[in-house]
Amino acid sequence: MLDIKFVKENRGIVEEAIKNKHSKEVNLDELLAVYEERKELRNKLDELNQKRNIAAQNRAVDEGVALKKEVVTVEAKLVDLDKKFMSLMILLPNIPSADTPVGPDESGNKVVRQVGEKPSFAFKPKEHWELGVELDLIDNERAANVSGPRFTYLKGDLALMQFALIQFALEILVNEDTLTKIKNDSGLNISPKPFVPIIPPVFVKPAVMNRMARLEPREERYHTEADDLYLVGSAEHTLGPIHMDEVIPAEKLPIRYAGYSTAFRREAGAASKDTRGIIRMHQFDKLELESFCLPEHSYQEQDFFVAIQEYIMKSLGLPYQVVLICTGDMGGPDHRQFDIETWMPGQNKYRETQTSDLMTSYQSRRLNTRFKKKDEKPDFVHMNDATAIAVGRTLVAIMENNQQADGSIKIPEVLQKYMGKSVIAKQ
RNA sequence: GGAGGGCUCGCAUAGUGGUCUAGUGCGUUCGCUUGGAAAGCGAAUGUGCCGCAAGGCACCACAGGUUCGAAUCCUGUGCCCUCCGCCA
Repeated sequence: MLDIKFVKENRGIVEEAIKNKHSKEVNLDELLAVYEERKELRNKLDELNQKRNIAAQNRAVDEGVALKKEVVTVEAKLVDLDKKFMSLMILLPNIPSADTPVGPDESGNKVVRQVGEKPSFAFKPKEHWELGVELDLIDNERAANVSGPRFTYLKGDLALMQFALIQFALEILVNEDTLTKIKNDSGLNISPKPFVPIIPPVFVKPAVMNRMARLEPREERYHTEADDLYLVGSAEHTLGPIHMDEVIPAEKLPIRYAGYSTAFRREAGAASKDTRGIIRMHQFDKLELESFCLPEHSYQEQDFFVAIQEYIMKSLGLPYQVVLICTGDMGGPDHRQFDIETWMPGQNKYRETQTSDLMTSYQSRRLNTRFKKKDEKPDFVHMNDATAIAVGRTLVAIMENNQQADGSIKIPEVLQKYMGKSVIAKQ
């Protein structure tokens, strides 16, 4: 959610953000009128309450009764206006950063850099689902019988590799020396404070999802009726609200979490997209980064997140490109968004494997997550969220990039120690 | 799932209808004192909204209700604790 004072003073910027992000039209005149009316009513209510307090002191029964009646009327109006005000406010998207390209859709995204060399093959590279079936690593067919489409059994060395990837990434994220190196290599002037590893809940209350601005589109979420809870679509959904309604002393920032959880997505509206293999599943595991920092550090914090993502991909030997997402393709709560797209030789294209979202205070305002500097008033923290490892898609990238002529898959060197072998070959 | 207890200003507590614009202790900050410190003494010490300010309003887990008046009474919800049952 935006700050209403900002909206009031920067109508043009807000209108442009709505237009460029293809957000739902919001009548700003109406919004501001509702805000002013609400303010007036508040003041009126304050006055009434003051009179009422005095009347009560004086045991003025008749006057009290009369005032109470008036208060009830005003309060009812105020409740209505509050609802209306909030319903309009949450429609407003976050303002894109100055360096965000304006564009209609993904065609407007800007490739910032390409890193790593695409492998060349003396044979026609296979797609990961061919490799997966041939090497008995994924079994979508049986999973479909048991659970339906877009589920899989990850088997054998691929299951082992999932844990190898997570362990590999976690060791980077909790190691201050490694993080210091990453930060210095990127020329960032930022704390190298390690991430706290977390295994977060995968169920979340609807009201909290709403405060994260992640409830919509609702049809994308799994919902349990008996308990009225949603299954998270990302660890972000329960990591982000972890400090809601808290005031964090400024010296404790940044607070960084690395959360590992399963993500659940209905993939509504993605019918017939990526139906083969394990690119787009209803259920997949992910190591997610989430941080809370001072406003003046949030750009660098995001740059740091991207640097970590790149360090991981480089270490795995995967060719990738960093993409700055344009207004038409970015999420509503985002101020700036980068995607890491990794080269997939089987499919002969770059596919999104990671994303990095700078939310500024858009989420923290509704979550009421604040920081306090000594002798200053509390203010809203800035939040960053990013993927460290999306296991499924990273496995796909490794399979397709590291396939060999004999149909086996070379295990990236950094993962070998966790798997006790160097190649995934046919049994 | 069952039975009981609890939730008050950073922490600990007092407060069972108006004297609560919430008291006290601890902590923190400032001042006095001192060669310096400790102790002692004094003062300050939350959040949000409106306002240039003075000031006002709201908040005692949350939401409703009763009352001229609610931290206090009633109802619902959440969370915590103890015991029982079940269980990875």
